[in-house]
Amino acid sequence: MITTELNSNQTLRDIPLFSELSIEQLRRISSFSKLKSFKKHERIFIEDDFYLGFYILLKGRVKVYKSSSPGKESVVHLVSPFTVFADIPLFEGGNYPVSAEALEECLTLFIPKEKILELIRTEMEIAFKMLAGFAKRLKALVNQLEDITSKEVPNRLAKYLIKEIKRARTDKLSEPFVKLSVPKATIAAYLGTITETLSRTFKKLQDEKIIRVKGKTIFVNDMKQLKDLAK
Amino acid sequence: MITTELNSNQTLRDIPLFSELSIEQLRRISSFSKLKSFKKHERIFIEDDFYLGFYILLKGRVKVYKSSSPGKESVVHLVSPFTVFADIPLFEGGNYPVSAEALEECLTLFIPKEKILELIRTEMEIAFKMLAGFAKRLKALVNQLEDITSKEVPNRLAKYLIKEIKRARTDKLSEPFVKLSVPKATIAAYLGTITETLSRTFKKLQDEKIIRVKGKTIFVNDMKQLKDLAK
DNA sequence: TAAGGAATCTGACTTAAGTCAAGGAAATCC
DNA sequence: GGATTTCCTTGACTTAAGTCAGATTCCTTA
Repeated sequence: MITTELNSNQTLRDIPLFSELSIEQLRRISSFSKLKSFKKHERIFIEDDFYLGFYILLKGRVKVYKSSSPGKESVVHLVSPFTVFADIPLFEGGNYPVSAEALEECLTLFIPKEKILELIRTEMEIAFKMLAGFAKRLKALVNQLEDITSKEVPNRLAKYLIKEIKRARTDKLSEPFVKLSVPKATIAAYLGTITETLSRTFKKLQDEKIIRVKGKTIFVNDMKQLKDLAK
Repeated sequence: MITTELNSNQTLRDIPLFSELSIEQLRRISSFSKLKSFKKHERIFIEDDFYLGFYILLKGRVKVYKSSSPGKESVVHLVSPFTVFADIPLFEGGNYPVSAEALEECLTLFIPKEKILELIRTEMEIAFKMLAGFAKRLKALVNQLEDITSKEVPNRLAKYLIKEIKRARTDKLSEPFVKLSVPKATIAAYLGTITETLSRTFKKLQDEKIIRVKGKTIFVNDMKQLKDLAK
């Protein structure tokens, strides 16, 4: 892991959490934040580590997970750029409740606990933004929970693919596609299943002519059917 | 549903969310809050209803759920007294994302959206309390998600029973017990399974001499084994 | 207290998805 | 650029838990 000073305020402006702040406030945040970059597979923090602060992902992909029995892990969150992670203990106290690992070369902004709490006290706007962020994630988690308990693997995979295709912004093309930026084992753990089952489900959807799988790239042949599966 | 005026500030002090406030602030909250009581099986709100505000449960038990296919519902939250529910849309916008139903005779405090938002703007302490509340629930949901994906029904049931026994404060007795305050069908939906499977699991734990089931009351014969199952 | 309905249980059966074991394809590293 | 590790796929098998149908038991409410 490499730590560097932050020198541009422009990046901070792109982060929804900070988008409403004045130049002066952004300077203040810059002054106590640190850029940290992580190599592929590098661990950012591990469950039960002493809590020092939270992160904002600037580049790359991060998996946030809990490891139950050794070898088995459930992926709680697949973090994309400009998203905050590990902010829960900020208000709850305690150590990191989950682990996080860089899935590829990653750049993050680290925000130390005490400094940001101080800032939040004076800056109502940030508190509201964080409340909104928490609310959004609570909603997402409730949905994920509902999906896992009430839907089967093909349905969950369909939903995941649609989300990824939206992110890739190819959803308006005649043949939408995504290059999966996450290993299939991780997708499986995120969908509450295992690699073998995921592999078979990809094949099933392909046999049904809904998608076409070419290595890590998935092409959608029949968006209507995929959407039906997802809902 | 019956609505009445709130006249005592004492109740408000018992609610963790408001515990730090001054008499003056509590008066203000009283002035715009309404006591609402609900009969058994009465619906408090339904998914997609226009969002008016949130509730604090004062007495009884409430289930918060999502209904996917008709008849099938996944229970997201089993609310106990002095807990806030339906506060997510306060900061996220949109309608109620879930439904809520009184499982027995219930008394709630209803807090209208606009008024409380106003108050939060002036009262930093409430914002922090809400952040802490959200953080706690996020943690709980992450745990629930992990349990459902990585553990089997007997393990989940064991965990649920231990939690309920703690709430009943009989956990220090030589034979801890709980009277289930929630129908078994609801417990099943909360644990991500169905009544038949739950029934068989109760029987299995009984055959293994871990618990003894007498109608709605569960006695624990072997707390050690139950705890082992739960972790 | 009898009757009706809801909640719960039980049995027989089916099925989605997990386990185990092995082979193949990619990516990564000297 | 070939070797080694990591990732992904496939097949045969097992199993936890779901489905369906029917039987009990437990509550109400008249």
